[in-house]
Amino acid sequence: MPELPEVETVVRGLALQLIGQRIVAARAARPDLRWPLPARLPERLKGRRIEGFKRRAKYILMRLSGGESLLLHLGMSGRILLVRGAALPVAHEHLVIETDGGWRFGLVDPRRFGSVDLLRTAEEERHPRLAGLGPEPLGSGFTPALLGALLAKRRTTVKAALLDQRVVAGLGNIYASESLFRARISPRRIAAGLGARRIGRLHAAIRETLAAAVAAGGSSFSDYVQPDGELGYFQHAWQVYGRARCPVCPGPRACRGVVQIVQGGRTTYYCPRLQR
DNA sequence: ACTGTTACCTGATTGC
DNA sequence: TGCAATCAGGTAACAG
Repeated sequence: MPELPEVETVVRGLALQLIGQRIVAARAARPDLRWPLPARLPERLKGRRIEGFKRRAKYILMRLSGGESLLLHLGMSGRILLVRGAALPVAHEHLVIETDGGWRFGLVDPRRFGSVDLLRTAEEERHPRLAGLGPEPLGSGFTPALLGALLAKRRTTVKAALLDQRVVAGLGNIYASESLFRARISPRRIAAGLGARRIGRLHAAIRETLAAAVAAGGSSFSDYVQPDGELGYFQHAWQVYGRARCPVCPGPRACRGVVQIVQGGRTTYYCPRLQR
């Protein structure tokens, strides 16, 4: 269920604990998740030093010595467990990596919509999963002008456009709803029809929404690792997602509350009174 | 080329 | 209580 902020928090926690350590053991519990794992993955991981981490959209990149990177996607149900030393068996733990620093890294993903690949770090931009991704919404290249240009090409609703990773890399179903609420824009508007004022509000709202969630993730537990070893998950106070009452409108007399609609098979939450 | 739908999986929740 | 239907934070393959 991870979107950009959760993946970012995972990456920060991994970087804090694992950089500089060497992989002393690796195990794959099954040959595939969404796609086949790289051939002989455990053997190819063993002995490598972990040099760094990077996030791109909702992907995690673990930079390894030898010029390769492990590419991970958590899908809908993926989690990273990080525990000290030996650990009890965990259901759906498909990949385990142990380091000489005494950490045990586990990729847990019941639905197996996630993925694992190994790529040449120098060629990472050309990887099929990463080429074609849109701008990082928290990066300096993400400007109102760029967002406007990308949305101008889309005849879908703005909500559907925001879920397209070629438009904004890393937004998912929750943060798309949250960003539109913050921008006071109806999710039913056609993307290409947004004017400059709404584009400007949406751009600011996306950045503010994601930045606040990243900050909440980092501050919600020390060292980013929760007591149960889970990385990167945190309770965040959604404004509209999963809620019935609008947190801003004065009350039932003025506002009938948050409405749920289905767009492209995904549930959207919004306040019809505030979002136009 | 663009858009909307379907499929991939398991587990939690809802409704009868 | 039990069981079936529904839904879940993603995305790629497909059909039109």
